Amino acid sequence: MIVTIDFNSDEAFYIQLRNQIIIGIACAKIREGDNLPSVRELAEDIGINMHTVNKAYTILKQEGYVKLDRRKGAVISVDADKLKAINEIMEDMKVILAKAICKNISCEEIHKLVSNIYSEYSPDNC
Amino acid sequence: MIVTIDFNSDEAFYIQLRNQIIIGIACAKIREGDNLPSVRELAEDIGINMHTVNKAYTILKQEGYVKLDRRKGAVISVDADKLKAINEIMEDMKVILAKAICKNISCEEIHKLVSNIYSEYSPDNC
DNA sequence: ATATTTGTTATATACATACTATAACACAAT
DNA sequence: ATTGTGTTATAGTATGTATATAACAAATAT
Repeated sequence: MIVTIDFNSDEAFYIQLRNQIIIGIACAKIREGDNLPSVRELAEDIGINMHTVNKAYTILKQEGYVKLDRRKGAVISVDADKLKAINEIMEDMKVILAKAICKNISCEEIHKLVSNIYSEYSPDNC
Repeated sequence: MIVTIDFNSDEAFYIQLRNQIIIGIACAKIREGDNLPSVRELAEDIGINMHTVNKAYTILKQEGYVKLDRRKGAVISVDADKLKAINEIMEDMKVILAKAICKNISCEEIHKLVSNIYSEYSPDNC
């Protein structure tokens, strides 16, 4: 599991971290029970401040992807509150799909796109 | 076409505006050639500053949803650069679908969700 | 026992972004 | 001439992001 920061991106560091870790879990590069590097270690590795990593971990905890343990550090533990997740995803999707409709992208095209991304995330492919 | 601001949201006002206008176009509540209220008028209506509305309009122009005309104001004009739009949507989708996979939401469930939102945006339903 | 490593909390600083407030400008319509 | 467009400029405040140091409590390792 390699995490990198794009220092030129307009996306906040802690958001970049959060996203990459979520993608890592989706790809099964990191699995239930695995632990992430400590905030200090990861911060050192990628060259950013400890508090920025801590912010990412805290958000991942709030969103139900990890549990923070004083002994082991941050441990992957996905709470599968599916209903809550679906509602959140629906909200995110609304704006994206409105954009798609404006740009004349059909529902079928989105279906294909979704399927492609799903298979990209298959453990075989990453 | 009614635009409202959630003053308690953590989303920036100009992003809220942008999103609502994109959704308005998707729903055909506002159509190609229609013009949005002037920055001053809309700002007055919803109780925010002129420059914030201007920022939303400028972004909508950059993203290819409106053209700004000194005479008519902001006129809906969607440039359908489909390829560019698809690439952008793919990027947005990657994180959302990673999230979905983590939360055990299947590809089929996402397909249904997408179809539902598409039909919600049908002019009949809004 | 002591030292080390965890997450956690506190304070302070620097910088960028978001929002507001006034003001003025160029251009077109009335 | 006056009014209404978008546009630009400047300034101020508030919030968010990222950094730097420092310290704490709890668990582990030596």
